Parts: sequence; structure tokens; C-alpha cells
Amino acid sequence: MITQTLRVYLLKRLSKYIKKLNIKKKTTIKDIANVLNISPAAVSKALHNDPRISEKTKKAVKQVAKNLNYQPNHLASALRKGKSHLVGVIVPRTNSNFFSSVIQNIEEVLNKEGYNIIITQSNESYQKECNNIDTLLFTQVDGIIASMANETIDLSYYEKIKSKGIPLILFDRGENDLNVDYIGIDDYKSSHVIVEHLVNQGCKRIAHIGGYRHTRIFNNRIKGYIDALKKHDLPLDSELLIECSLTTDDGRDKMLQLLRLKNKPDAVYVASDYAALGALQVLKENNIRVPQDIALVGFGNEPFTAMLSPSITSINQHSTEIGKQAAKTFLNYTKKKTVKQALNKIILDAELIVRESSTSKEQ
Amino acid sequence: MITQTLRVYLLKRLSKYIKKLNIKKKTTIKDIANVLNISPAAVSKALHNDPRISEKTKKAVKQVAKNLNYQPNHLASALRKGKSHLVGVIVPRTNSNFFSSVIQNIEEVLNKEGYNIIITQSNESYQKECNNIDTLLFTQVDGIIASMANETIDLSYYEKIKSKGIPLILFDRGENDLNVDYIGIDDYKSSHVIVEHLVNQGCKRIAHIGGYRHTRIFNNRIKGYIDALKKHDLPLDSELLIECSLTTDDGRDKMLQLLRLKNKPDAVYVASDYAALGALQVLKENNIRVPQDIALVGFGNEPFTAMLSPSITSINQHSTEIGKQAAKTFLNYTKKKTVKQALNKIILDAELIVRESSTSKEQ
DNA sequence: AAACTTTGGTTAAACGTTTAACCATTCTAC
DNA sequence: GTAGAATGGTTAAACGTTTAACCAAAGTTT
Repeated sequence: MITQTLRVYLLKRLSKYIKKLNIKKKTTIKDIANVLNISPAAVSKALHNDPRISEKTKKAVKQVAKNLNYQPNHLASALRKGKSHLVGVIVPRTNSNFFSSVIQNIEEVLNKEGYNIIITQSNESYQKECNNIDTLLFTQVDGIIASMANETIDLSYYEKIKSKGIPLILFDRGENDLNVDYIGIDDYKSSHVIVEHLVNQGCKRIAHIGGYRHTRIFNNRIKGYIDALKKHDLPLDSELLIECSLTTDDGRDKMLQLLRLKNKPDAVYVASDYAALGALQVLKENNIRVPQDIALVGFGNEPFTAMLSPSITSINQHSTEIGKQAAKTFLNYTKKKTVKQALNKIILDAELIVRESSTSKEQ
Repeated sequence: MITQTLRVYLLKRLSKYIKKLNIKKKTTIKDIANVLNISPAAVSKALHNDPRISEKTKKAVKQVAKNLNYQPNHLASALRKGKSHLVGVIVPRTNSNFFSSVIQNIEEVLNKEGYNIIITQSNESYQKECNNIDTLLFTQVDGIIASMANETIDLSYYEKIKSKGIPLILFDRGENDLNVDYIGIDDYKSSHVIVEHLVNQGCKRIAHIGGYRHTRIFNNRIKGYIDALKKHDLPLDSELLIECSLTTDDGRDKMLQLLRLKNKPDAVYVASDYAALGALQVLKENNIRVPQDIALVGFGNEPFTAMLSPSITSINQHSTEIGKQAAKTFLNYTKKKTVKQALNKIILDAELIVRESSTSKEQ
């Protein structure tokens, strides 16, 4: 009679035998070493152009590697070197032209240096953003490039990244209090450019549908708006300054709110193209002529601003440059091994793209 | 006198000493084992709820892990297990609502099962797509979910994935010849739905600005268009069937081409919302009333179709469902260990979203 | 009480690569 | 002709985790 112990034992021997049969293994550095009768270490060095390996050996190794269709095991080298060559990217969402363009440029720069990126979306949710950070840390990324969700106020999670010694670079939506690298446009100045443009078009009562002040960029846009009004001797009317989440629906709501005023504005500067879209819909529904009755300016230069009629004047945020600079800032960390690094705050000048919604009020 | 050899030797000893000084190491499974005076193996098993570890030990291990702020090293486990728990996603671009929504849903489903995704964009370029596949394979992804670039005709690169035994799931843009899982909508039927709708609105001369036939989905849309015309006893006029890349500029060009015809169409079915946008711009520039003079239907239900005036009728592609199904199809591979797996071809019914550009021709 | 099972672990090897340390030759210079 | 350097490698350990194989002690059958 076969006992339980014996049965288990036989089963194990069998499975071991079967395993030896299907030798579908991928080629490793060891295989190459065997073919050439050298050590695996020599192969590794040859593949990395180590000066202590002769040209002859290098050529041979590379040839055999090609023949055996060798693909280096990234996991093994990452484990050994303590570097994953992966960079995490966190954005509120990818389906905005700005973010997807930034991502594309980050990818372009980093790929050239042998880095890959992992993109995650927070959907503007603080919870999701924390999860994203966790999964990125779990995946052992070498760095994180992020733009914060609108909701995010508590920064302890970002501190977590810093405390692990992983480079963190923020762009567009970045909190200044976190002492960290940052790339973005000059929001304060952008507001000045917009107000100045509207004043030149003859506007005298300019409203601002902005984001919440706790987000630095929106705060800066608000401050710029206020200072620019002062500069042009326009009165600051608290009725005309509204904070919200800047969704399309918010744009609709807040525009309606402005239309209900006794003393209506003759121009509205909206801090996001999506909210500007909502505002435009409301204006059209109420048969208010844009720009003749009320001029409109958005922010972000999303492609759809050019598709609408009237097309919407907006601010171009230089996504290309922001993406490239963010990637380069990260690469600086990997190259210089200095522990303490000077912080990079790169502020780009934004550009006003003038379209129908704010031109030639007189005509 | 200190010789070169001696100098090098001393330097090495020094660096070794320094290394021992800054012990900023992350906590590993070994540290936990040391604290509890058990073996690292026991810790690993405890963390994975192995039945051979007592509840008491498990609790202790988890407590210590939390205290020491233990983060498992994903690279090490991936190397050991031969699984990276990373899934590669390739899309033509992320800044389309369809793709970003698909991605979001893939991510949602996979994250729950402990998988992360790496998103790459091909920008509709075959070259870039090949590079993406290479980097994904290099990163040792456990599977690839892809939608092919318009340019892609040569499928040898995709064969490369299959030959490595890595699950490949295609969605939306997927070639049937590659014997591989696929999730998409019923393009053939969608064309029928569109043509039927236009006929119901009183259209009698329906043009189609489509994609190139070598992409399966565009071929199916063309076939559906042709068969639907036959079904409704409408003549098929080769002048009215145009193939192109379906960019916004293409939409403009091809619409102009249609307007130059002696016998103009009274409806245009465009196989992409972006091209439909170009077509609409041209129609408006030429003071052609939409839908009264020419009705217009797009494809993809991009958000901007609802923003324009007139808003564009379009086909909703069920991005949510496609993303979820794609992720689930991949997960099936990881769960069942059967070598040969039945191929999944999931074809979803598409939904026509009727808007201003094609309604009430009579009014 | 002999024969086996169960419980709760331990040991050691393995994943594929990198790298510090070592070594045998050959070359160079005084 | 011998101290030292240069050349072209080799050896072995390490990265952190998982897992097959083993084992001691306590419990259960017959």
C-alpha cells in the first residue's frame, strides 16, 4: 500500500523531471559565456564596453548575443544596481492636451537616456493620487514627476517620496512649500498679459472665474488679476472674482451667476479652457454676443478653443518645454551624485493666443 | 614612496569603510526576520499568508513590518518569480478621449489585481510603435494591450511578442490575421446604424470619408457603408467614397473635394470625429447649412462633438467596456495556466449619439 | 508503542546581472 | 633582471525575494 508520504514524494520527483524536459529558457548572459568559454562577468563587461575587455572579445560577445537573440533581463540588473530605470509620472488626467503633450516630451527625453516612464492618473482625486504614489514607490521607480490634483492640500504623501530619497519634480500644479524642483509658467504674469489685452480691447469691467486659492497656480493667477486691475486703475469688485473647480459645469454655473449681477462685466477671464467652454455655452444660450457684449479669455490653449465659434482666446502653457525641462531636471539627479542638490525652479513665460472671443470689440 | 598599486589599494579600503558607515538601507525581509528571530523564509511566507505559518507569527510579522515601514522590493520578487506584474499598453495617442478612457479602465481593473501599467504612445508611427514594443519587452512586462497605429501594416513585430509567449491583447485597431485576442465594437454594424439614421432623416446621397482599408476597422466601416446603401436601394457612387488618414486637415481636404462635385452629397459620414470637425469647418466657411443642406455624422463621440455648433452626431465606442474587457482578458491568461487558450474576440454593439448635425432635416 | 500525519517552521538554492577583489601574463623602464 | 604597470580577464559575493526540500516536535491512529 502506498502511503501518503510516498505518494507526495513520487509526485515531486515527477514534476521535477517534467520541468527539466521543457527547456524553453530565455538566453542569459551565462549562455553567451558558455558558448565563448569565458566567464559571465566578462560577458557583462563586454556588453557594457568595459575598458578591461579586449576589442576582440567584445566583438565576439556582441555577435553571439545577437545570434542567440539575447535580451538583457532588466529586472536582474535593476535589482543588482538598485536602479529600476523607471520614472513615475502622475497627472490629474491624460486626456487634456496639455498633460498628454507634457508626457510625450518627458518620454522622449527620458527614453533617449534609457529610462521608461509609468504614467498614472489621479483623476483630480487626492485618494487616487496617494494610491498612485504608493504603487510607484512599490514599483521602485527612480524618480517621480508629478502635477498635483486640484483636491490635494495635505502634502505628507509627497514628503514620503522625499524621505525615501527619490527625486521628485513637480510641474504646473506644484506646491511651493514642499522644497522641491518645479517647472511651470509664470501665472502671475499671465494674468497681467490677459488683463492688459482686455483693456486694450476696451474692456472696463473684467471678471475672473478662477480656481481655488489653495492651489498655488490659481492663487497666482488671482493675485495677478488683482494687481493688473490696480495697475490699470480699474476698480476691484468682489462680485467679479469667483473661485471654483473649473470644470465645464462650473463654468456654466459661475457665468450664470455673473449674468445675474445688476452691473454685468464686459469681459470674463476664466482660468481654464474647460470652464471657459461652459461659460461660452451659457453666453450663446442667452444670446449675448461674444466678444461685442462680453469678451472671453480662457487658459491652457486646448485645441478645442480653436474649434469653437467664436474661437476662444487662451494662454499657451508651453507643454513641450515643460515636459523637456522636467525630464532634464530628473536626469540631473541621476548624473550628479551630490547628495545636496540646488533646487531648480524654472518659470517659463506664457504666451497669449488671441482669437475671436476677445478681439475687435469695436467692430 | 607610495606606489600606484598601494595608493589604489588604500583608496579601496577607505571606500569600503565609508560604505559601512552610511547605513541608510531600506528595511528588508531580513530585518524583520532578525527582529523576530525567525528565518527570512518564514517572514516571506507570513506576509503571503502561507498556511504553514501560525496565526501568531503572521500577526507578529505584519506588526513588525508596519513598524519598520517595510516596503517589499518588487524587483526582487519579480526576478525570482519571473513575473514583473507590469502590463504594457500601447496606444496611438493618449490625448483622445477614447484612448484615455480605455486606459483608465484598464488601469482600474489591473490595479485591483496588483498589476501596474506602463503606457506608451506610438503617435500613429510604425517606427515608434516598434520601439515601444522593444522597450516594453525590455522592461519584462507580463503582457501587452495595444491598439495599432494607422501606419502599421507589417505585423512581424507583434509576432515577436507572441513568440516570446507574452499575452497580447488588441483593441479597437486590431488586425484579424494575427491570431490574437481582440476587443472592439462592431464597425460594420455601426455603419449600418449611421446610414439607416441618415436615410430616416431623408438623405438620399450619402458620402463616406473613411480610413484606409488596410486597417480592419476602417475596412469594416466601408463595407458596412456599402452594404447599407445597397440595403436601402441607394446607388453606390465611387465619387462619394474617399479614403484618407482622417486627421482634421484630411477632413477639410476631402470635404472640399466633395463640394467640388457636380452632384453633391446631402449627407457625409466621416469615420472619425477629428476629420468630421475639419469637414464641419469647411461647410461653415462655405455657408452650407448643417444639417439642412448637408447632414454630418462623425465617429468616436469625442467630447468636442457636443461642444460645437451644430453639435455633431457620432458613434459611442464604449471605451469603458473595452478597457475593462481588455484587462480581464489579460487576467485570464495569468490565472489559467493552460498553455493553449481559446481566443477571445469580443465585439461590442456601438451606440449612435444623435445631435444637431444630422437631425430634423425638414425643419 | 510503532507508524504515520500535522504543525510550524528552517535551509539553501535560485532568479540574472553587476562589481569589488583578485590574479596570471606580458610589457616597460631603469 | 627586477620593480612596477598594464592587459585581460576570473571568482565570488551581492541585490531581496521565493520556494522546493527538509526536519523536529507534537499529535493521531491502529
